[in-house]
Amino acid sequence: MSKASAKAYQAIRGRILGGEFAPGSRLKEEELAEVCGVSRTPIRDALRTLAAEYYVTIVPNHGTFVSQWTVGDIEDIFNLRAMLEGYGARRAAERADAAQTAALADHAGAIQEMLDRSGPLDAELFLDHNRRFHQILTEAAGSERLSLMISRLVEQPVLMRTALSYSRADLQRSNNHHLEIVSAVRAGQGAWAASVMTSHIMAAFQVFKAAHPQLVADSRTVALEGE
Amino acid sequence: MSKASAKAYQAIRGRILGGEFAPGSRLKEEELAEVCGVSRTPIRDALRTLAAEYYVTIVPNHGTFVSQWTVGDIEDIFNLRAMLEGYGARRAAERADAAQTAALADHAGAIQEMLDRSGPLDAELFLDHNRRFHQILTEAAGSERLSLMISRLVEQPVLMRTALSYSRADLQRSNNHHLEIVSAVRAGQGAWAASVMTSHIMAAFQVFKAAHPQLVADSRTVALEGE
DNA sequence: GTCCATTCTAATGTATACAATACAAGGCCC
DNA sequence: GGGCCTTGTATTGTATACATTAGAATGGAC
Repeated sequence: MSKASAKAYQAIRGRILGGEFAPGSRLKEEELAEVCGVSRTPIRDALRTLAAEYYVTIVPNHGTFVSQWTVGDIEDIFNLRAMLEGYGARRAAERADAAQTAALADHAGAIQEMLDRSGPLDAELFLDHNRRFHQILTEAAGSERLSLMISRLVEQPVLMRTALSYSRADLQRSNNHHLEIVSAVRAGQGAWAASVMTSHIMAAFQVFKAAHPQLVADSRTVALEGE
Repeated sequence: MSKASAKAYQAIRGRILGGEFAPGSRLKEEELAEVCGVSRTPIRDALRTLAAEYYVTIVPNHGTFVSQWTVGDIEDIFNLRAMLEGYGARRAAERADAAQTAALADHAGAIQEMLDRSGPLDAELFLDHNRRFHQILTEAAGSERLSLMISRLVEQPVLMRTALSYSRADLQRSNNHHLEIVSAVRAGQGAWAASVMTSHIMAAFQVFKAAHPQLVADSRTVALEGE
C-alpha cells in the first residue's frame, strides 16, 4: 500500500484496536480524512482493505461500521485458525525447503533460549519470533490464498497479543509445539505437523479463555482488545 | 456495491472468466475505465474487491495483474473448500432453525425431482438450486467470517461451472450428499454433516479431475475456465 | 392526532485534474 | 565498450469538486 493509504490504514486500525472506535460505531469518511490528515480517497482505500480483513463492514450507500465481535466469533476465529494453520502445517511439512526448515528451527531455538534463561523475558522479542515462525511456516505451505486467508484471520485484534497472558508453563508448552513442528517438518510428516499445529491453536484458545473468563461465560458483544 | 462500481466489477470479472483478460496479464486502470464506461475511481474500487476474492493481485505503485492459477492451486482450492464447508456444515447442523432446515430440504428435493424426471435437465436451474443449498447451509452456520471466506473461494472461476461436466450418476451422488446433509442437520449431528460435506467436495474434485485430465497431469499454469 | 408526502441535509459515490512514483531509454563518464 | 546516472514517459496514487442517494425532519391533509 502506498504512503497515504498506509497511513490511513494504520491510523484507523490502531484506533479500532485501541477501542477509540467502538464496535458497531459508524465511521464517516470525512471525519477519518480529517483525523488521518489525508483526503477521502486513500481513506476509502484503507476501509476496503480493513473490510477484507473483517475489521469493518461496509454497507453500500449507507456507511462503514466497526465489526462487532461476540464470544461465538472468538471461538469461531480459533476454530478457523486451527483448521487453516493445521492445513498449512501439513503442506509445509510436505514441501518446505532446507532454508525454510532451518529458519523455523532458528526461531523455535531462539524462543527456547529465552525460556531457558531465568529472569523476565522480552515480550516483544518473543512475539516477534513467534510471529515469524508462523509466517515462515505459512510461506512454506506455498499457497498464496492460504497465506492471505490466515493473515486476514491472525491480524484480528482479539488474537494479537494473546501471548502476553501466557504463563511461563504455557509459553514452554507453546514452544514445545514449535519444536515438535520442526521435527515433523524435518521428517516430512504432514499429518503430524497438522496435528501438532491444531493442538497449538487449541491450547492458545484455552489460555485465552482462562485469561478472559467473562468472555466465554456469556454471549454478549464484547469490546475489542486494546493495546 | 454501487452502480458504477458494480458495473465495473461485473465487466472485469466477466472478462477474466471469459479469458479475455489472460492470467498474468496486466490490467491498466485507464483502459478498464474506457472499456467499462466509468471513471477510474469505481475501477479501483472493483479491483480492490476482486483482489479480496483472489481474482487479481495488486502490486502497489506498479499495477494490477490477473491471478495465475496452477494445478496445485486448484487442488488447494478444493482442499480449502472441503475444510471450510465441512466446518460450516457442522455448525449448521448444530444451529440451523426450522425454516433453514426446510429450505435445505426443499432445494435438495427439487433437484431430486429433476433427476427423477427423464430427459435432459435444466442445467441453469440445477446450478441455482445447488448454489442456494450451499448458501443456506453457510448462512445457517452463523459465521459472517466463514460466509465471506467461503464465498470468496466458491466464486473462483475454475469451480463455477464444474457441475456442468457431471454425468447423471455424478449428479445423483451429489444430491445424495445433499439429502444426507439434510438428514444430518435434522438430527443435529454436526460431525455427520461435516463428514458428508467433505465427501461432497472431494467427489466434486474427482469429477473435476476426470473432466480436465490435462490439468492434473502437469503443474504448468493453466488458463481460467471460460463460460 | 396520525399518517403520508415532500423537501432538506448529510453522507457516500463518481468524475476529473494533479502529484508522485517506477520503469525504460538514452547519454555521459570512466 | 560497459556501467551508471539522468531524464522522460507511462501509470498508479492523491486531492478536490460535483452527483446521487438515503434518511430525517417538517409540513400538510385527512
